[in-house]
Amino acid sequence: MSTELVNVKMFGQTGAVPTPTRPYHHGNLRSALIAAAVAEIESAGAARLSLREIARRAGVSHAAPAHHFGGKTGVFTAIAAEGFGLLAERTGRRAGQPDALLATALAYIEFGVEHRGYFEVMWRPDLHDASDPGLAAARDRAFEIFYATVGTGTDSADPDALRDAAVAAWSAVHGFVVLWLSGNLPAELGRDPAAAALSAARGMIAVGRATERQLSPEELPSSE
Amino acid sequence: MSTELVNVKMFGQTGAVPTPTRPYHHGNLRSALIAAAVAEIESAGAARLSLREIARRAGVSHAAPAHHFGGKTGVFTAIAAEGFGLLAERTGRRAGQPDALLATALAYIEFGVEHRGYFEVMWRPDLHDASDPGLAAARDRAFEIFYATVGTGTDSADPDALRDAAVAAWSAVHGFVVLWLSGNLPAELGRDPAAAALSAARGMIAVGRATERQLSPEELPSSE
DNA sequence: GACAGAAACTTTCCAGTGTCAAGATGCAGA
DNA sequence: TCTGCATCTTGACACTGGAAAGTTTCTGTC
Repeated sequence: MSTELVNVKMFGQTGAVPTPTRPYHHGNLRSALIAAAVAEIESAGAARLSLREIARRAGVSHAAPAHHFGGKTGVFTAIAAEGFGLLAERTGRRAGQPDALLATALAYIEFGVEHRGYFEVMWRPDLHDASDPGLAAARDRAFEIFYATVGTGTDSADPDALRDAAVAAWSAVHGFVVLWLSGNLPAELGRDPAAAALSAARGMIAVGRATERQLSPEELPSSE
Repeated sequence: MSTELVNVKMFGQTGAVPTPTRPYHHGNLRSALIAAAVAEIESAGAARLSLREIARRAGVSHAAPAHHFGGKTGVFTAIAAEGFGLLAERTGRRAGQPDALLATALAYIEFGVEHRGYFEVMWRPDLHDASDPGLAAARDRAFEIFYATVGTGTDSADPDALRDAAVAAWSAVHGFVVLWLSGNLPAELGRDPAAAALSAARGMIAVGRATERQLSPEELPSSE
């Protein structure tokens, strides 16, 4: 990461040129480019990411990123796949615990807030290629983990109820992260996302009860 | 909207040129440009929106949008402000009803799904200018309406509990819309967002109960 | 060590983009 | 009719993503 790089101005464009201190082959350019892209997204937003800028940061020519990832979409796809891997690893840790549902929900929120550079890209199919096999595999794995955790957390009888609970829980944590990242949650919640999420969890109890009251009898879950 | 327009190829760029059938002054170019931009976002995503393209759609020169909105950010800001106005109007209708919480939640989801061109921009402060007074006013008004509805729906005792419930409910509906729009919800939920949202509402009851079980006693809401 | 092929990276070019400054046009009020 | 001003166009600039073709280095095989 700290190889000496030299940026040289030539022919009106800034480009990186191999020098005695910096070899022609970067070594691990792929991961360096991803790291640069994630950092760029975190500081300036996904909309302002530029292949040429991350190439500059990595000290290579402007066409190097395209060569490694096939294009801008490829960069986003790689970021999304890596992000789902990180998310799965992080949420999977809490699988066995008795309070697995809550712990997983908090892990999801912490991941989204701490790694917004990944998180923002993961849910934007207009940026990445959702049909990419590697990405699809990582995404499915992350979802399976979440799904299973909700299954043990809510004692849902039939598969439909389990699915509904999973969608509800997922929507709640996902929405919290998106609103938090976009700065739309009330300021009184404070700066600590974990504490704020705990408050929201308390609120979720009231919301569940209100939902139960407002759903008409035939719309209520049949099991009870 | 249906004024005759003529696109002419000149000097290598396509531009619109006033003709006998199309006056120099468009009339309501501002709203025509917003409409074109929203349509473009819905079909190609916010990332691919181009000022020159919406100018082409509206039949004006490529610099006309920048003149009206100050720049690309200005277009997004205008869309976001209009979007919050539409959302407030739509959720505000259900204010008095006994099942206001559920009705408002469904209205929120329907708005997001039907008007994704607005919705996607509203929560992306990297695209628009969040400090714009008009946008801030529209956003605050929409949030107030939602906040008040949750207050009557959940019989929350103290202001903190009300705020927590509001954040929880908002997170849930918002997350549902985002996941729905990004195509990440399980296919078994079907095509109809309203029906799927009702399923998720059923799931929310189970999630509320599970949260109540998993929160430690001192973390539980004190009121009961 | 010499060679060949593949992989990594650069160079050069192109069409397209957002933004800016300057100009042209038409409207609204005096 | 004249004047000021908002509306819109023209032309230029620096920047972008992508494609094609070239150069450099690595890796394996003899």
